[in-house]
Amino acid sequence: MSSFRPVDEQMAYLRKGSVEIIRESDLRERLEKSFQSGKPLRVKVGFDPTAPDLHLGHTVVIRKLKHFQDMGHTVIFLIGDGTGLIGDPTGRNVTRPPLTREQLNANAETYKAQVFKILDAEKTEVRYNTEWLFKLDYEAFVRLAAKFTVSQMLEREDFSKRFNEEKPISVHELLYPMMQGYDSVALECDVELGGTEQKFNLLMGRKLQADYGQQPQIVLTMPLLEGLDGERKMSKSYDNYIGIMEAPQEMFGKLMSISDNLMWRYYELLTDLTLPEIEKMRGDIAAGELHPMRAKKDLAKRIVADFHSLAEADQAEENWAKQFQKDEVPENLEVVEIEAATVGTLSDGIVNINLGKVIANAGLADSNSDAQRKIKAGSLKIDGESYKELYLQVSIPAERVIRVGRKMKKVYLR
RNA sequence: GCACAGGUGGGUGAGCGGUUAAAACCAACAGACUGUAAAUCUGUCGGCCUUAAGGUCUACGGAGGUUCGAAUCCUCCCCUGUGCACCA
Repeated sequence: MSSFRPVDEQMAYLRKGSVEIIRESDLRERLEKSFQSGKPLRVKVGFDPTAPDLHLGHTVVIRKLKHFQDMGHTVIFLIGDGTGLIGDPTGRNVTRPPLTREQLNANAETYKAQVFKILDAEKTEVRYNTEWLFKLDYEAFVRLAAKFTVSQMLEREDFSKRFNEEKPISVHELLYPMMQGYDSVALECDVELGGTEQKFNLLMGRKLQADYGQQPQIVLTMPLLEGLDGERKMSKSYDNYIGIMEAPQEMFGKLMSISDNLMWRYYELLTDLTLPEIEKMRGDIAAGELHPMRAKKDLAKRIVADFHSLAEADQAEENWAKQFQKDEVPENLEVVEIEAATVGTLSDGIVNINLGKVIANAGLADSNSDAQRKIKAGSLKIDGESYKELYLQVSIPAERVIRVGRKMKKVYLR
């Protein structure tokens, strides 16, 4: 008697949102087998701990991993601390700067906390690939490397591109796909998930498993999530991301700033709504029965609630509306204390303050020069009033709500 | 190791003795318009000082040098790419 859901049901659930499954028939076959034997599949996703934070883009794949977990399979969250030493060259046109062990370890720790916002910690196998990579001795390593040819590696577009453009490719970068493939061997994976850009690396796992006498893993790729700009993939280096550790308020604000087109993509990849449900919303908007902003607010709320709580999501929505729709002061506005003497000249309790300095000090602009430019451009509002002068006289202590563009803070002058 | 070609601002990439804080494009930021959308239009886009005319410092791989003056010329060094290497 199997505890698994019927195979057709599993297939439909797992297929949702995926770009490619290699091969779909094999996946079905293995699900059948596991259904009959009661033995769960081993499903892996790997991340290099090359940055301290995960963002929404990463969660697309992690959510899919969650789906497998929901279906009762064994999911493995692999922290690529060994491969992180190399840095995945995928999609890069340059070699990545190497990270120190300390950085990798620190990042790995933060990853665990973050993925368990999505995955069930109890049921997740967390592994580090240094566990087996560091055990490879020289001979094993050389024999492993002997299984690949340079031209096989150059089939990867980013490598061949760099090669053709006469840009550097370090030898250790060629090792990356190989080591990732070896991970699958070490873990005896049935399935490996990854973004579409990972296809080559995922396929290496298949090849290597076959070489080691294992049944090649099924490869399932997920689309790359577009970033806030709606153009390029979400990535820290493009500064178009939403980190999953971000505060509810920030998350909500960023989500509201995406384009309507992108909103549908996010609905598809970042929520559990079914495709028909999403289609219905689109229809309602087209028919004028639903305001696009309402749909976007709901999206933002769902996502914020996933990483925080429903209450915090509601609070975020309310604050957002206050700040941007009603032009009111939101709750819990950050207060910055500034010593009056550092931003102006003082006489008889009246300060002649240089607003540029105030803004820069409060972190609302990058530098004094930047602040002055912004004031000149007319982006400064003091207590809701537009103000274009650089100087302002106030008696201290004073408290004002300063807004520059979309950023807002309360400044306390003493 | 030798020869040749390169190393410019967040990115791509011009400049090749002064008018260059460095074209152009992209990104970014701000303003208008809006639904804080998107698109579009406009402006800004090294730091510091200056109640804003201007001043000053730092910057074109690194260190020196030539020159009144260098991203631009010279020397050395570092880094990248290409070719040469077997068949003597």
